[in-house]
Amino acid sequence: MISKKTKYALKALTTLGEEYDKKQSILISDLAAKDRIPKKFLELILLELKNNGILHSKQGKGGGYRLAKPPRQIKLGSIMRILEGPLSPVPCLSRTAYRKCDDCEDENTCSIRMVMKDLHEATISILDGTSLEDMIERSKKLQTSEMYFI
Amino acid sequence: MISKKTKYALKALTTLGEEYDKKQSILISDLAAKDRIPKKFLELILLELKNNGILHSKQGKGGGYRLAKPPRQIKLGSIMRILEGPLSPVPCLSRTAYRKCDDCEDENTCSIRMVMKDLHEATISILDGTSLEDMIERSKKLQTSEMYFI
DNA sequence: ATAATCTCTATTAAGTATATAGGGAATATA
DNA sequence: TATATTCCCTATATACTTAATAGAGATTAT
Repeated sequence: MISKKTKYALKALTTLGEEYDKKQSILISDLAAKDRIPKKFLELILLELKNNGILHSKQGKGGGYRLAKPPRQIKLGSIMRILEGPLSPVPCLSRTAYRKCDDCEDENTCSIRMVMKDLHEATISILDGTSLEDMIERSKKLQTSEMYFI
Repeated sequence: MISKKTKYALKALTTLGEEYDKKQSILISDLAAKDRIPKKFLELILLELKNNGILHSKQGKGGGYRLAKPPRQIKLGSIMRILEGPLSPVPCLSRTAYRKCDDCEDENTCSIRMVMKDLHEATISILDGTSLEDMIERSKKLQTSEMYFI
């Protein structure tokens, strides 16, 4: 299960992505209000995303947050790595944060590792293959089709 | 990342799977010693797997644990659902433990849900598509090829 | 009757998740 | 340059989860 933190982040980033073309900053308070996220908690999340190159911010009057790059270039994989740690189910498979499993004798014949490798690769291909824009587009399409449906 | 609990379980189940054809029970102590798992902790894990139909046990002298069915019929998905909870990244996608997300307005247009659905389906297809036997076989093959290689 | 073995509940310690609090630093603008 | 606005940063609190240990109870073979 993904954490609330990640879910909050994805919601806020979606909102920021929808407004990206307007080239304006958005206030933490506004994001928190719109997406019903505890404001102080969201502050921490956005700060972390900023420190990892996903967001830009400006302080002072007229300040706020905006995406550091177009939504097309922000992959869900990078967001989740920042907020949830490595996507890998076992440390010995992670490329961004490799660690030997303390109990493992031989990585090359570890059967757990082999299955987890399949899972890991599937996960990576989906999460690094989907951008914020993809996510926003898919949702818009469904909203439109639901309009006609009702 | 998978928990130690799950990793311990997979190791013990692998050992039990390798011995399945001998139709003998194996002692918790032996499993713990062979796979270097804290014995008391392993007790709890095996008990849980037993209570969920994965293992059979017998008490008293000559007792121990064995698989409740052939390794071919035990899927990694069922093991992980027991030990880690639902495979679904969000509760609103789980078929075995569905729950509405507390913050969600409309499941049908939730963009987070849509991406997570892809991830969920990939996960299910790998974990429910791989049996204990598959895992054991793959590892054996690699061990053999490594013998020639060295 | 006894020893062997699993069963079950409780407890503990450390770590993680989900917040909240409050002062500090930067910026626009009057 | 004073002020209001807004993000920045560190600390703290609480609840929950993970990993492990403890010990008495129940079952079984001999």
